[in-house]
Amino acid sequence: MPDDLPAPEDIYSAFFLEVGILSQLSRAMFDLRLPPGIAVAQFSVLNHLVRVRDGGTPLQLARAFQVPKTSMTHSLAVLERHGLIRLAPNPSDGRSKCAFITAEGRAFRLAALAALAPDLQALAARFPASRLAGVLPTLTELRRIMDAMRDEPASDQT
Amino acid sequence: MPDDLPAPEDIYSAFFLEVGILSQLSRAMFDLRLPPGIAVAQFSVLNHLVRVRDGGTPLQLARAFQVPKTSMTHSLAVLERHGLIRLAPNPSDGRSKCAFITAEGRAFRLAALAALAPDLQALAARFPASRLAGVLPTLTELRRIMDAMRDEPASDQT
DNA sequence: TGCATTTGGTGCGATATCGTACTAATTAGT
DNA sequence: ACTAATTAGTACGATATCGCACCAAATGCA
Repeated sequence: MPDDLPAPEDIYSAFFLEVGILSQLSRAMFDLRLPPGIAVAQFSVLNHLVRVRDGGTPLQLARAFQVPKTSMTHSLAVLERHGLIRLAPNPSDGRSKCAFITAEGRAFRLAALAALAPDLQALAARFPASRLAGVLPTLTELRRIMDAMRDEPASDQT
Repeated sequence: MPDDLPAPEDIYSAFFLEVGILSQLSRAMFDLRLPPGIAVAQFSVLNHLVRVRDGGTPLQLARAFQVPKTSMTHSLAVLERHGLIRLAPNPSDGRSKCAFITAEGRAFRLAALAALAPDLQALAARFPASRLAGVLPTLTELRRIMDAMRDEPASDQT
């Protein structure tokens, strides 16, 4: 008899494919509303500074978004160049810095959120957010597990 | 009384944040196993040619992955340079081309899948694929809706 | 204290992504 | 058939991503 149970690998492949495309689509949607010169990555950092924590170090931010620290250096440089954040020396570690959002940064974030809202509302009208709320815990849990696996010593046992 | 029901925008924001990070993490995981010179985007195209359809045009592929056609041009050029696909003129349209996977491409894909399998299995051991299977239809449906919204005439009504 | 190791951040180079503008081929309208 | 509008693909330039190598500061260790 044919096995019609998909292998775990196939489910994961399909899942990551959907996640990749959704990431692509949301990025494209956001990009369209953000002023040129500011990418989604940069906006996300700004958002993080307001919603999660202001004054964090570049490395903390890189870990929060799971990007290499060089990528975060670049994003922070762009934000600072636009006056949306301020980089101060870290009083407790001479090598490090702290990123603070500026008043301009806060205003920029609010304007960007306002520009984004109609898209999100249009989306919510077609696909209720409550259905997303149902899958969010699953995504978060998987993300945490993958986070943890990154730090493990690359176990190569099958 | 305080409203402790999160606004739809907040749910969508949180959802897209998780999707973005998961995309990042899966990309990083895949990249680590793919030989240098081949990125996830390129492997995905190869996979599509085997699993969905061989001989498609660059534009069809770009639409399948929701990336701009210039990005697909680049990916196809990389694959062709490595001999993993062959680009033939489209017999039914002189402007167009058809992308066919080569024997080398098929072998490459199998080898890459084999290299990836241990990671996916390690993941499945910590987070059963069946739980992902539960959220997959939701993701797919949202993706289809966002696909459709892209083609609409940018309705600006709130 | 003195030296080795680790850690935070950045410069640099290679590649990826993507918007604009362009060419060539097809299709539509007459 | 002829011309206008559309469409497939690409060249090019700007920016983003990220690995590697490096420096400086901090930490560990004797």
